[in-house]
Amino acid sequence: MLVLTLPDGATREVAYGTLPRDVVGSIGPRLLLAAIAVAVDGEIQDLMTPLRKGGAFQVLTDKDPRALAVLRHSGAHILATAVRRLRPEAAIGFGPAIDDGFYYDFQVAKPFTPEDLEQIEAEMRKVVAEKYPFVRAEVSQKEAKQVFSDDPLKLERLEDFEGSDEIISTYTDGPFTDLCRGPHVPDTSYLKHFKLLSAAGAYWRGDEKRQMLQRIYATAFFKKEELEARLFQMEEAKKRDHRVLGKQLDLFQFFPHAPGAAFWTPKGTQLWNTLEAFIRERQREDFLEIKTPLLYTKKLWEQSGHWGKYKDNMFLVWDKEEAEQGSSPEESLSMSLKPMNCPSHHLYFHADKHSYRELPKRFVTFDVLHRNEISGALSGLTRVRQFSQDDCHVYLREDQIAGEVKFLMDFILSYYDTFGLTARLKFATRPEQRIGSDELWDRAENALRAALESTGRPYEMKEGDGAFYGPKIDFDVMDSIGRAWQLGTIQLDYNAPERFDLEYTGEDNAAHRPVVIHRAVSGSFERFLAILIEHFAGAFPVWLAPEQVRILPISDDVSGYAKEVTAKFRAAGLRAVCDDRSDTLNYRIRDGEIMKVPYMAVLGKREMETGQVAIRVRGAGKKQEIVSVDAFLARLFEETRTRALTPSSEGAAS
RNA sequence: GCCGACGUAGCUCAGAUGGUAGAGCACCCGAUUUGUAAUCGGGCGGUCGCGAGUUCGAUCCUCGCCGUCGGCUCCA
Repeated sequence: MLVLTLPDGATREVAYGTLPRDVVGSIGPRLLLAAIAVAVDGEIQDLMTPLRKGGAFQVLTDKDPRALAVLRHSGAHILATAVRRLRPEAAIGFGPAIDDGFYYDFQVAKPFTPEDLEQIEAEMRKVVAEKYPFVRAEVSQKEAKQVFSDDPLKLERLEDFEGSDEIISTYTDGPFTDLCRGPHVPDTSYLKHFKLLSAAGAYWRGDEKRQMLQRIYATAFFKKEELEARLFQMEEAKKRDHRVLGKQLDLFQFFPHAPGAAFWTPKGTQLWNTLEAFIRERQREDFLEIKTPLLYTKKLWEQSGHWGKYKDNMFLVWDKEEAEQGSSPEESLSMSLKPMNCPSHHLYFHADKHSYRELPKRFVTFDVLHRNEISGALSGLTRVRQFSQDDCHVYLREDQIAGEVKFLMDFILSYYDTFGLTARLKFATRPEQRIGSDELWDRAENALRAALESTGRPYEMKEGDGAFYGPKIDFDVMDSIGRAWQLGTIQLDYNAPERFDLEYTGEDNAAHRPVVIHRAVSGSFERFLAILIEHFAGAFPVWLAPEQVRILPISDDVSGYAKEVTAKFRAAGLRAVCDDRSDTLNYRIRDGEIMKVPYMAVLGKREMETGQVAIRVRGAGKKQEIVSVDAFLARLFEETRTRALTPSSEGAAS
């Protein structure tokens, strides 16, 4: 007998193997109608899987977020059911629920077209209407092989069970049977609000050496409004897309002549420079900025380990002299554009004798870096081949690690704070591909973790996700589309000091190895700007806005005055533009709103006489403020100086 | 890199079973001098991504290339 404890504290004894639906039904028939699945000691199972252990028994209805994953997983089966009806020859891969929906992978002769998706979606609605129960069966390995004898992908999956005592189960909804551990909703009619979203290729088992399957992505919800909200949100996200806004606001462009490398327009360059000036200012006190070469001989990369581990991602450069000395074409590619700044910094640190008193020593560099990303990975400003980092390397004594990590964390978090961004911390440990001994890794991981814990901030673990030279703390920031971007990073490195023979002279007058910390705040300027564009929906706070104020004379009579006012703002260091085009005021205001200029100042005869301006705040409509020119100037100046998050980007998103 | 979709004027997009293309906006000119999200009229503007093939004829069909976009385990 199994003992189940209900949420109200009551207990029930049921026989081993009882179906949850019988238990739920005995609690109440209405509850059975609302039940999607149950949780036993927090473990989700469906209503048709026999109970094998007792514990806290909870019924999940559509209000429970855990039930949504069950619905979506069933959605994947319904998708496969429909595809199998339309294309009986399709072999079926995996079809899990994912964070915001579900997908299913198929092996088909012809990839799916958008029209196919419509047809499949219509077929799914039929399957839903036919209301097939999900029937669970538990089978032996041999029986399973029988059932899936014509499906090579499932047979391969079955091999994983060889020698395992895991229960093999199948689920059948009408004509379709899938190898599946569940859980599932009771029948296909539960899938009411769903939409197929896209089709794309996906390697079988994520392995690029294996065949490519065709994946269909979809999403589903219990409530119609939730599905509609999701689709609306996807539309809104498109409008905020930095690639769309970058064009609309004239910030940057790409040319086929330089894939993965952006051209920054005058406005975009202004934005970039503002950001760079900001971080320079922040780093003025405690950091030393240096500029280093972009191109190096392979000797440096051999020393750093990049030549062995990272060569595929580097842009190699042909050396004429090497070729003339008879080296092969391959060997003559003996130089490389730098993909990272670290080796340059180490080289420079190594060049001088350092006292323990100088440490920690922090070098920062904003140079251009190149990484040869595969063409399919390129995407807007977020995945590029040429970019710049606010890259810092700290050289310090081992006893300074805790203090330095705290210093850097505070620095990074307060930086994000300026933009109204919040970050989550992740601690990443040694990856499979790495350099350095296990002892060194033990020391590095322990030291970094201790430093992280001493700050008392919450963090998540990312096992095996460290850099090839050391463990790291990553700072993930969420953007408006809900994507988490890894921006900042603090990486501990015991290997580089060895490879570059770095030393400092200790109090004891003997040579010691320093430790290196790699630190980036923005990740890359390109990607950070992309995130800022999406975060603010292009409606930048006044301190960041390429154009801070647009001054609009109502008629030619006052354009002279408007120009004077503009000059005054510019003399104060503000980015002001006078729009005295002969178009109507309405036209010019519309243009300013579309370009998301934070403030417009309208000048007419009244204002000229009183030395005032009529301010229009971005997104606030015709609600205007009449203030003196000097007061307005002081306000803009102050908002810029304090890097205020004003004016709000509310209402400027569309 | 791989799978798929896409590439028409500066931008957003129409278009023809293969007979060399259109709109709006932007831009230029003229009129209008405007009080808070598009004044009116006129004009300029395209080797229909690039290259080859099929054809009397290709922007449309075929092949190759370039680029952009969606994706390429959140494991039955």
